[in-house]
Amino acid sequence: MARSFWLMKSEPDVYSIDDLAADEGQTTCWDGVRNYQARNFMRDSMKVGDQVLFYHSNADPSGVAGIASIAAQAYADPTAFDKKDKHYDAKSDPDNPAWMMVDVKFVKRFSKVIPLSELKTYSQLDGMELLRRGSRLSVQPVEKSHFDFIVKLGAKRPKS
DNA sequence: GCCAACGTTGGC
DNA sequence: GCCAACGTTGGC
Repeated sequence: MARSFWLMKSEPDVYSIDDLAADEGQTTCWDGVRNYQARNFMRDSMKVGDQVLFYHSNADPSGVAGIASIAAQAYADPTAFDKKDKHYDAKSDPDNPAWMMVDVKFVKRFSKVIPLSELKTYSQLDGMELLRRGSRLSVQPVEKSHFDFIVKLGAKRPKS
């Protein structure tokens, strides 16, 4: 199957693309997802090598901060089994895990975040899930044409 | 900090 | 199965 494209949201106050670039191996496990749609995308459709737009949410400004890739296919999210963890979920059984995560690897940081407000101005991005009114999905598929367009925008960013 | 939009839970 | 109440997300 061909490579797929995704967008994954993170609050930079919690975990930013700079944190990813600084982590050991420039790789992290994407734990804490507790939404079934988002989980299904990670569990059923993400493959090693898939490309990811790294999105900063609840930020100033919110927007696409760079590119990452999928480094490991979905496996059980251990934070669901940890009673002390914020994301603990009694419904997740280690023998039949309810929640899964993938590994995400740093690829590139845009010199400047592409703000959501700017993305909304491009007709080339019409229909993108991120731009749908009321869209909250933290892991979402992206069409190749939309992905390519945003990567080009990112490459053209002037240095801030 | 506000609040609209959405997902989940639980009573019935 | 309906739907009100509640909790969360995330832009602004």
